[in-house]
Amino acid sequence: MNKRSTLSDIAKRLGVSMMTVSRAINNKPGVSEELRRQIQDVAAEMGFQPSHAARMLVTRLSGTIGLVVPDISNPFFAQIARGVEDVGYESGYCLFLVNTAENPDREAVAYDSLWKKEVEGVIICSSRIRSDELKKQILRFPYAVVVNRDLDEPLPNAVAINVNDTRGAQIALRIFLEQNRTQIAFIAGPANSISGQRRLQGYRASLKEAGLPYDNLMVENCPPTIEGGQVAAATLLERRPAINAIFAFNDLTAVGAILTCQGAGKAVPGDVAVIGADDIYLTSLVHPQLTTLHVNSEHIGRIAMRTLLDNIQVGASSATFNIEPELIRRESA
Amino acid sequence: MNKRSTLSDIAKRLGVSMMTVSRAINNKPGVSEELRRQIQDVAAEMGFQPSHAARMLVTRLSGTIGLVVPDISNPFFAQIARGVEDVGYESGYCLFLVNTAENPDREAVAYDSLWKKEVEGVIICSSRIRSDELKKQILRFPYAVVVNRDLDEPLPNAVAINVNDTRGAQIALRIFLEQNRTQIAFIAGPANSISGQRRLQGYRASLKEAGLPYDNLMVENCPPTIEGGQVAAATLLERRPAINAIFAFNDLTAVGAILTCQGAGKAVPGDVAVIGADDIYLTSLVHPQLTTLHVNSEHIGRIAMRTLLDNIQVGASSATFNIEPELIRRESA
DNA sequence: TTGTATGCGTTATCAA
DNA sequence: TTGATAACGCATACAA
Repeated sequence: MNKRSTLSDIAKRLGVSMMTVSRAINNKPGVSEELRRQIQDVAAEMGFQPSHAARMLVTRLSGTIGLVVPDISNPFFAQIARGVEDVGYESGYCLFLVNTAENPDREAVAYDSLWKKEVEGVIICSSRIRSDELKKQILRFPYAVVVNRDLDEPLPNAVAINVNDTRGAQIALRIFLEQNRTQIAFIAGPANSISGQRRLQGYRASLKEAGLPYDNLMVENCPPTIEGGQVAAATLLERRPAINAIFAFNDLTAVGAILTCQGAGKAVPGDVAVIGADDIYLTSLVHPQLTTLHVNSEHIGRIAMRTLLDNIQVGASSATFNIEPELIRRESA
Repeated sequence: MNKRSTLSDIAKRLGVSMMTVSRAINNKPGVSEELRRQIQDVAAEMGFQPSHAARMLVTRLSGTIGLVVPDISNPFFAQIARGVEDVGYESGYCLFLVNTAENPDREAVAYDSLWKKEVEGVIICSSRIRSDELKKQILRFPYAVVVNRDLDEPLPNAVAINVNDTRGAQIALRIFLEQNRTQIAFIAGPANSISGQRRLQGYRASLKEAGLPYDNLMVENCPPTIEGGQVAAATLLERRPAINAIFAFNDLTAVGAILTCQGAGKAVPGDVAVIGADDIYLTSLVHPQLTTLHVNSEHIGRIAMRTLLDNIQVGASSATFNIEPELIRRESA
């Protein structure tokens, strides 16, 4: 491992003061052009890189931000991460990635770590902690962007990016109702997911509007994975064998539901129609191809990071972004 | 944003010295149990978190590591990231995530950023830079774990984790040859991918062993994405319409190849058999289900992080891990 | 067991 | 245009 050279190494070698070197390196005024060039040459030759720690200690700027996601192996969040990282790269920001594994305690620990690292901002996706707790956490940081989570009250340092999940659910249910499917189940994802709760609202609203009863046993929570969807669908079908439509929390659970239906000898969409959400890339590859609510997650990541950087660089704005999901009609409904 | 309290804040409040507080906080000997408890209570009450910058400046330990991947939105790397993060979390390490977007220049910039941040180690996946350049970069860091990349020479601070891609290619080709398919194309992925080059070796070796000629025009490079696979397969089929088997760089390109074949009216596996690599979760969901070479990427991530931490904590060992891919026979070949 | 002095590498402030 | 000095918050080394 290389030894790091310091400002004072360069200063000694050139017989000037540390401050002059510092000014030259940072392209600040107060150094003659000739000396500046000379200093920069020597710095480059010595492979000088300013000590992040020392600079951070005095400026309080870390050049880092934190990205908190439930599960980076879920393509929806991986694509968000991709968008965030791309924009961060352009601005020279580094990215701390934290997985919460859907675990509220672990999420709380994550905020501690990020705070200790003095990140300049955080992007929080699908937080699974209580509202009051989340608020407290957000206020610890200079700025925050909150994706897919309602804030009880506007916070001065937080921007929200929300997918209109309520509307999404209604769009999905309209499709089912047009097909005269009235036994509509809902795989609701994790109980503490706000997206799930919003979709439940839309689901209930659509049922009510159509004059259909709301049946508790037609709704089932589960982890947001293929396996979760399989189990949830099995439970639902056992409780209500007449189910002829399933709206799923996300595409992974939708795929799980399809697998369960097919395993139970039910044709999709013949016997049971299925609609997912997110439109991750696998949706067009499964059989039958998944009808789903499209959301461009990489785009969400880019918006989130750009907004965060804007706030960091020019100060707080509390814009709110609403992303409207778009129904992609494929084969499963 | 909260003001941060410091050791000296706590010290003043309790009328003790900073050092006593420091010792109490870090659970170091030299403080009476009673005082320690008292200090820790006050620290907790004040929400004290030690300044990362200050601590780093004196200890030279950042508590962070860097993960460099070509593309986090590729499930193979996302799952590696998941494994790395999980193990890092258990040990209190934070993770810098860097995407290189398959771009060698961007990769070089990434190493600069990570070095500046004084990461204690790096995990480098599928590096796309030249061997001599890679060596230079690795030696800048305290420790490195290199996934899927050959090192020309063993480096004192680097551990390699390699999937036996050469063998993988040979396993795949054996399947094709058993089916008397002799017009075997190879979608080779990015030209600078070592995995791709190793698979090419295996591909050539198997052809030679079977007494078949090697045909340059049956091999095509492409980006490691579904779209890349589609384009490459189209090119191959145009040049050599008699192709009846395709071995693909990874599952994404394999899916792309299947789509192209089907689009061209060729049945899979009837007319063209396809084998992929990695066994990402989508493989069992596509139609036909993909025959592929299974590798547990999350496991690779866990091994990589654990090895890195071992090296950081107890010092260098230069173990080398070889991961043998396992053929998962599904429908596409 | 507790405390004091010193330095990590940088930038801010003020002086020359 | 340059330089000297202090500070950032902590831990190491040594003293009491």
